[in-house]
Amino acid sequence: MPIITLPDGTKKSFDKPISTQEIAYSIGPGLAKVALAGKINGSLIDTCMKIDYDANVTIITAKDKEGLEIIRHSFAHLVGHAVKQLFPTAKMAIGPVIEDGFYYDISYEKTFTPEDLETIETRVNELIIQDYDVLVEIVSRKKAKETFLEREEQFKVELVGQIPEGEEIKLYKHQEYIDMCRGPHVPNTKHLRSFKLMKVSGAYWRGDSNNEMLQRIYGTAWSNTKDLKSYLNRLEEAERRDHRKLGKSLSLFHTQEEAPGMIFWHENGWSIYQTLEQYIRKILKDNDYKEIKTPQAVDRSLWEKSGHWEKFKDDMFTTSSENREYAIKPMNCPCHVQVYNQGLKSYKDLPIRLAEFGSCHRNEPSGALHGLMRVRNFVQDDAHIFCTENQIQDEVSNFIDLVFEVYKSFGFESILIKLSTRPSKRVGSDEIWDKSEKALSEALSAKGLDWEILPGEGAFYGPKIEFSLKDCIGRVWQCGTIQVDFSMPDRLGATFIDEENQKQIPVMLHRAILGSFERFIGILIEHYAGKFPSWLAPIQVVVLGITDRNTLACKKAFKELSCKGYRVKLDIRNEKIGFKIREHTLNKVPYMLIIGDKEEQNDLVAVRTREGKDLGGMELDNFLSILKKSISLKGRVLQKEEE
RNA sequence: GCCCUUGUAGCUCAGCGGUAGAGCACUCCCUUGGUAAGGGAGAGGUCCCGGGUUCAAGUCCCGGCGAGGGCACCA
Repeated sequence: MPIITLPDGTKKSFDKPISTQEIAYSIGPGLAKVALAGKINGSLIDTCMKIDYDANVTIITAKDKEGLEIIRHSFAHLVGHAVKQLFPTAKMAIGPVIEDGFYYDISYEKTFTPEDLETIETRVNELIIQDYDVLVEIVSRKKAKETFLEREEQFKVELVGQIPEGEEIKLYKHQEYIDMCRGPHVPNTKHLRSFKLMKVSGAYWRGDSNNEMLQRIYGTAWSNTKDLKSYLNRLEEAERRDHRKLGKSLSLFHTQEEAPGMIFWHENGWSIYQTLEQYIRKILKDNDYKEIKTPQAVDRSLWEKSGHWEKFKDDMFTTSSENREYAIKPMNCPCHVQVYNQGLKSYKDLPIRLAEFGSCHRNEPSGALHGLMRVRNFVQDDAHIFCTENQIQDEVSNFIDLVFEVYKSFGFESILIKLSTRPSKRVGSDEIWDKSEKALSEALSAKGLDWEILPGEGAFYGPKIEFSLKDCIGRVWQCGTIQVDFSMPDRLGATFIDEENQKQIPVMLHRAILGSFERFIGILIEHYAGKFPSWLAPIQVVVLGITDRNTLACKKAFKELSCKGYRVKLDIRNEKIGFKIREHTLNKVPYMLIIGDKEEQNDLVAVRTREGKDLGGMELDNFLSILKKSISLKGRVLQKEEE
């Protein structure tokens, strides 16, 4: 007879097999009402499932993370229920839980319109208020298959066939609708109240572009209305941070039809770009990199040797002249090897670190383009380290430190680290891959960092560590990277002379800290919501006059700041001070210096921040020390200080 | 590349078969005003491009291009 141990250590013994529902009731009727599932010795089961053995049991409710996931999963089934009632010939594929919600992939002869989505949402609402019980049944593989064959759900039939032998198959009944799921699910639709269908889009069956494209209905779901509302608010807030919106309103850059995926940088955006580039240049110099510059278009033969032509021919822009074919460089590495190859290299010269702010073009699929984040022309803070095998570990380790040092300057808190291993399409022997992957994972381990392994996601020439950052709505973008490459130096004939006077092939490490300037600036815009720290702000200070009488004093202050190298603007327009303040606040200029008769008489400036804080009147020198300090902080603590 | 949505003034958007609209920005005039919008007047549009339907097309249909959201891709 089961003895149940609760999370607080209490033991309860029962004289017959017992369900989570009953255990919950024995603790209190209130708990029984909100129980969504049971966690039995660590695994989740439906509240109705009986157990007849001793176990540690936790009652899962909507307050638990698992509870919320169950709610989301059950909502996916509900969408299935509603869709099948409204569109009986629709074929249901898969309906998993994702961050903030769920989706369901469906095949249907007509495309779902936004109006259809509303109809489905209405039907879901009609269904949930019926407070019907969700029933679960464990069935045999045969029964599951028959059920779905009979219902002409070919995707489900295919899924049944893929469930490993011995695994339990559960069917969940939502009235007449039957779905298959690992579960658990909520016992009754009364637990399902706060959701919203968000959008419909296309998605390939099993994620393979050779397969049929299904229609994916996305929904968000929460355990209560308050959470739903705050999620929707968060989305609105995110929209305000969108780098494309801010890029336009702050006049940072634009794009236009004639150059899809390529950026027209405006004065303001270019100022940020330049500040970043100078910063990185300093970092590179301090870390013993040599900056070089290589050609934009290179003869096809080099790309054939490097292996790019074979693998990425269609993704490169090409051009020709006098019967020769050229590719606009998609990467800098083959050119860097050419620079390395000039002159004999000794083991004493290694490591050699060649850096380039290289402009690359890649003909990305049109559907992949996205603002500054995914473009066809971008500039990397690229470098290649030529070293011996023994030097790999140190170089990788030092690079990881460098990335963290740089990212700290921007105040990034969550940096996702991933290790991508050998893909199926690759060059180089398995021994080499073993060695490369080991070098990277050991460097990460030595730092005690958390990372995720992405099997098969490496570059064709070697494995890579990726440092990724998130945009305003949580999409993850790879920025920094370091990749080990044992192949390209060989293909392109790079060598060095070792201690025994033998020719050896160096290892090449491809690495970038920011990744591309375009993407990194996109991330920065969203990270700061356009309120760049003084270090990066295109305009750091505006000098505002109250009336025409103050023009000379304003010009004097402006000139002094400008001569000292600060990015200053002068606003002596015939407008009221409130009007000017509003405008520069909206333009997110960190500091406004206001000069009226009062200030002019005492040789002061009145300082106001874009946060609306009045720092009062002070001598220009005092303001300068505030400004200097603010700039020297880079992006480190500025946000916290200001908010 | 694939699916859906979408493209009107510099910007944000309304109009959805019957003579192109608003707010902000812009130009000019008045106003010299102390910490987030002072007042008035004016100018501004091949309604993305190309076909078609119609007496009549920003408006409906087809094709192209771009953008947005996904999927696939991402050296």
